[in-house]
Amino acid sequence: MRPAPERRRELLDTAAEVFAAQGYDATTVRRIADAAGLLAGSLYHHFDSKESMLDEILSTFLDELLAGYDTVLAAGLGPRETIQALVTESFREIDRHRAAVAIFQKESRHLQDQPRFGYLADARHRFETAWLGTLERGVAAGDFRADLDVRLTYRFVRDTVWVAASWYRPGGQHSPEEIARQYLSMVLEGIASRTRT
Amino acid sequence: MRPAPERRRELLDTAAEVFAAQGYDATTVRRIADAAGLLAGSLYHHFDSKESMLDEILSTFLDELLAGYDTVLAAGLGPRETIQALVTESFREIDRHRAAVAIFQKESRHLQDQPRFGYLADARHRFETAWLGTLERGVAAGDFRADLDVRLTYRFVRDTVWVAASWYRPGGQHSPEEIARQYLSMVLEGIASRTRT
Amino acid sequence: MRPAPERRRELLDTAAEVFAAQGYDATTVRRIADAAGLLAGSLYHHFDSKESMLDEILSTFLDELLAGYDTVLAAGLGPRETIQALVTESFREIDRHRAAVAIFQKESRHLQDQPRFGYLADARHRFETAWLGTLERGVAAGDFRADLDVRLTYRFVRDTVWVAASWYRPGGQHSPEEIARQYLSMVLEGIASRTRT
Amino acid sequence: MRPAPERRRELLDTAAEVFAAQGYDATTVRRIADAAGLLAGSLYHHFDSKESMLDEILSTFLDELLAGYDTVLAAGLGPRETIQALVTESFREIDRHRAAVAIFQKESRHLQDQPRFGYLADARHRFETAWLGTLERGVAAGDFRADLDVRLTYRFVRDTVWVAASWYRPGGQHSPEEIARQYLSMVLEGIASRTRT
DNA sequence: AATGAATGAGAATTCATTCAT
DNA sequence: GATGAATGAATTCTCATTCAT
Repeated sequence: MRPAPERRRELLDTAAEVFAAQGYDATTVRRIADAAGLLAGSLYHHFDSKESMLDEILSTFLDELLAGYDTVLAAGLGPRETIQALVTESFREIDRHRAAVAIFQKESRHLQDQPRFGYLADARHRFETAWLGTLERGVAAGDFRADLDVRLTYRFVRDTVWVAASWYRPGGQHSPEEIARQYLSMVLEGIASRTRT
Repeated sequence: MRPAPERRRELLDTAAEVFAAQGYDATTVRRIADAAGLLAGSLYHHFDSKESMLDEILSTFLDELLAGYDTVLAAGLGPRETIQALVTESFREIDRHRAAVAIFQKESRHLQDQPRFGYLADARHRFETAWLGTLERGVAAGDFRADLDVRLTYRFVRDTVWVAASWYRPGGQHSPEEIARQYLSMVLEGIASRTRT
Repeated sequence: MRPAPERRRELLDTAAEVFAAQGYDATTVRRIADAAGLLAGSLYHHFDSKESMLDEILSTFLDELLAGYDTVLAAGLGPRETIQALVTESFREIDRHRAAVAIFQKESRHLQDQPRFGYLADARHRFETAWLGTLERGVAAGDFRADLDVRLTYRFVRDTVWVAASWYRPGGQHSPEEIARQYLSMVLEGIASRTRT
Repeated sequence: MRPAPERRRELLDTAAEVFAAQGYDATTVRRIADAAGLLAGSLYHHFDSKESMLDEILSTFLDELLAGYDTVLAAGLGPRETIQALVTESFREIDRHRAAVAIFQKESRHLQDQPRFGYLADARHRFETAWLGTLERGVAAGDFRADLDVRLTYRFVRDTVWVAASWYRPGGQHSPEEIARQYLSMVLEGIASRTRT
């Protein structure tokens, strides 16, 4: 079950799109097969099960994302620059794995209870370490406001980034970097005009 | 099928919790019935179908929410105060209809294609009008920064508010008003410390 | 379970109409209750079960019909007059028990295998004795053509009479006696014009 | 859902037999599947629904029957010969589609209200046109008795033909042509012996 | 007598999956 | 690699029936 890896990738991309659009449970194997141009039974030449497709989609994406976060964290930047880099990296991942991010966002909560998808909870912990740690470091260093509820801020930031996968369209008018810049400007400086303060 | 409205409400609340936790499609009628303490078939004494439960959950919530928004918009406040009121109202709704909000967040995208759930798309439009309009008014009035991409900002603000339903627990340590205040402080003033700027 | 016999009769008439229109299996108890203006559960104050309603409808009708046939047969008429009397009596029964006849026609074939409805098969035998015997007597007496396949003729006559229940409307433009006359004229003399022969 | 048309036909024949014997509503999909030697769910590989099986059984039969009638009517025969040909054609159809005819007879009345089965009412109209028209033509031409109630006669003739499907067994002792001959002799000339008249 | 909530058995249907070809 | 027929378990839903009020 390891032949022609491009075909696998193609099929997984198709499956990811359908999962993202309809939801994993609402997606039938037949629907994926239709979208991919073969019959439902034929998908089983490539994958063990519908669940293993989901598994491969999510784990491939998370591996890449966490590697990206590790690189950022290893760079030894200051808190503000780290946040900027994490946000930018996140929007880049959304750009490359939009469907996978959308699936992760929608399904990971209830999937992570199954042993097979235990790595989703692990990934969430690593996110938390990365973001929350940086925010705390920034407050300590005076980069971020001392009166922040760091945990609450972390949740707001984390969610807004991921939920963007539900409306982001690769190849649209905004590049991931531009979106990251806009978002960072809002989160870091606020939307209120300074002249008023 | 109109008597004992408290029983209906009870059952709908149970159903909403399960839908929010598992996802609509992944939820079996039997699971709802188990949680409510009756047999699956007995639910059909109260509701036509699983779908009509979902429908009633979502439409009840949206009716109330949109009424709340209308009240805010009719108050004739300035842009900044309107945003504050919308955010606060939203967190209050999350406090009262957490499950419904979570379901709306997760399922409305693919539901709104079905004629029965067309009102979900309508509601989204009315949200957009409310938020986007206020942001534009605020930029014009100099309340908000002129260099914002208003459309992008609208999405970020909207998503961050609603996505809070996925972690918020009514009766937890933060009241809705407190969360709204934190959130507004982040969005309006930014998280960066002013001394640095 | 014997109170107010008029109410019983009313309810049975309603049930018979619905059974005749929709078919016994396709008729729900709720449908009968709706038509009778009470709730499904309330029917069980009057009847043990849906099946016992059917039973009472059919057996009441058959008792009356067979009594009528017995009277005709006991009158000692000649074969031709007996056939005329049986046909007239049959159309009179259709006039009075249209729904029951229609149900009998549609459902008796598969009901008669159940012990409870064994009397349906008995009734069929008594019909056969009455009609077939009279036809045979008539052939022997020279009243009916000698070249008839009596068994085939019996079937044709029997079915045409009963199936009339599916289009007959009591109170319509033809009285049962008139229909009987027309039918007998066709069966006895034929539709071909005599001048041509 | 178009391959192996023989399998489809086989399954439809089985279904038709069961529908005819038990009635459509009283027939479970499982019963058909048992009779056909597969599992209930597997029928859905071939057909959308129980209803679509019924639909296909009835429409196939009616298409063939109406084509047969059209051929007869197009032949330009006299009224008496047309009636003879229609009756003979009908008994041939009963011979070939006994189950379908029995189902049509039992179920069409209440099915024709559903849009999907609207063609049943159409077919009934075309029957009426064919039979009633010929009878009227025959009365006008002096072939049939002038004192007939043509409409009533039409009903008797029509019903007697179709109801034969409830007792006819293909391959029994009477060929369809023989039954037609007996039936025509009864209807055209009557069963009364001429000597008596 | 009637209501309305509930039961429980079974109905049609769906769907992931298997497998001979 | 692909097909298409079949499986079997589960799912939504229906409905006759019961029963406390």
